[in-house]
Amino acid sequence: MNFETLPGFRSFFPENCFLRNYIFKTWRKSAVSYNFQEYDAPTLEPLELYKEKSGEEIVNQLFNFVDKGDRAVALRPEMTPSLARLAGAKANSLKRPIKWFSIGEQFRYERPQKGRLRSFYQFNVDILGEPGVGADAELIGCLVETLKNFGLEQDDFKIRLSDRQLWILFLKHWNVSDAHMTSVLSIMDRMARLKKDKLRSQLNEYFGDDTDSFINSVEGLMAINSESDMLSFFSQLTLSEIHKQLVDDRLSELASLMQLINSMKIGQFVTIDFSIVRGLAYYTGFVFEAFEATGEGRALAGGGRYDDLIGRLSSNAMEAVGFAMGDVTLLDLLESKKKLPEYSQNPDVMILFSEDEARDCALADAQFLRSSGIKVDYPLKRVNFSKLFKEANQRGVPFVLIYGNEEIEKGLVKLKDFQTGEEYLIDRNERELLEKLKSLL
RNA sequence: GUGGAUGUAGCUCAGUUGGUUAGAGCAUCGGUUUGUGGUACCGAGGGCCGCGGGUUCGAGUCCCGUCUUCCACCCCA
Repeated sequence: MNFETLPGFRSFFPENCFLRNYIFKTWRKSAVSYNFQEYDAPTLEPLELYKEKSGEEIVNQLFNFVDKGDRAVALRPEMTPSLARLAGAKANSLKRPIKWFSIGEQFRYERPQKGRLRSFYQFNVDILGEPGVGADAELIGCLVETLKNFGLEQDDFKIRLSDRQLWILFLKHWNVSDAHMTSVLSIMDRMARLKKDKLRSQLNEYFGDDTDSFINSVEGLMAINSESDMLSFFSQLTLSEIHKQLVDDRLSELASLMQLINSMKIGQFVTIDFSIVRGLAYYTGFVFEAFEATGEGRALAGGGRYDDLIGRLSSNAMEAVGFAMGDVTLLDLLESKKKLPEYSQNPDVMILFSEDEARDCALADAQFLRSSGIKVDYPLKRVNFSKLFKEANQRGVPFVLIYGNEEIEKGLVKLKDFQTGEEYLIDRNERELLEKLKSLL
């Protein structure tokens, strides 16, 4: 029999595991530097948890089955519902704001494609229980910091910032009813990807003869990239007094958010861009996505404010804002930008010894060096010296320790630096050996 | 779920109008007389030619199906 990895799943050979660990380490470091606390939740959850949030259709895209106790269960496709349950359960006793993050494997039953697999890892960062824009700014800051920690710079990525509430007010100006709001927003989210005639026919249902002028107006909105243009755009709209007030409130919220972002010195990474809508119905405020700077490829990360969701999934309502970043798109980007660290399976020191007494000395010293945190390796079977020299050289091992009969008789050990070719004779004494090595490594 | 392309050694690929035992480079392992360097030379292992059927005296090669991977839709929490 010949078994293959299931479609959309990955096997992690050591070099892949190394990269995965690098990504996890960098994610964790970034979140911890903002004092987010790490949590985790079960990989397998009740199917209902996801139906509740996303409706019946979601089941098509889940790994779900009935377990031996007749429970309908699903491998988690995302973290947010679990987070809502965890936080909701303890909401009254947790100190606000709640700053949590997690790193975990997620599963989606979809056709695999580049940048999109059936199993992937996701970094989720959320702030719960804080309604103010300070939380939104903190998350955008953490997102920028995370990408920077991967060695990405201003030329490499951009955060596009938009606002669902302004979008809704803009659509109200076009007399979109509350009942149609979600559907129209979802078309707006896909607008850049849709062909013009398809877009027009989809919008025609809602705008009729006004479709073309609506599209025109939307294109104007999506082209805006500064606060001042935003102000003049919305001042031209005809809105009721109440809606006008709401627009003003929202614009000043946006101004406060941008001010915080500038104070954090990350303004150069963030642009206002209303082509970001986010397909999900549950977003209630500012939304943002991180993209490769030229806009190519899938979003690296996405997030926003979802103040109503936790109340729907638990008995305690709580404001929330968060973002998620997947490992697949990130790996593709880091690889194309040559920002991935190099994998090496070399030890710091390779030990070479002859038989008997020399071997006893060598193994004893090896154990000591290992317990001191030095990566030590030696051949498990007898090999001749010239072979090992050759191998150490080919692999790029930086140091070789030689325990030959010549050295042992004199109570010495020879250390060879492969970079310089220099050799040192050292007294066979654990501490001296360690110090010499540490000074060279 | 729909449409298109793809598949030969661990990797990158050859393989003639269908014709003996399917090849190369890289990688791996061993050796070039047992204590010193990336080169060089010699050698070895490694293939259900994605899988299953069909046509044929004969299929890696032609036909059908299926799966994988990739691309475009769909979707994107």
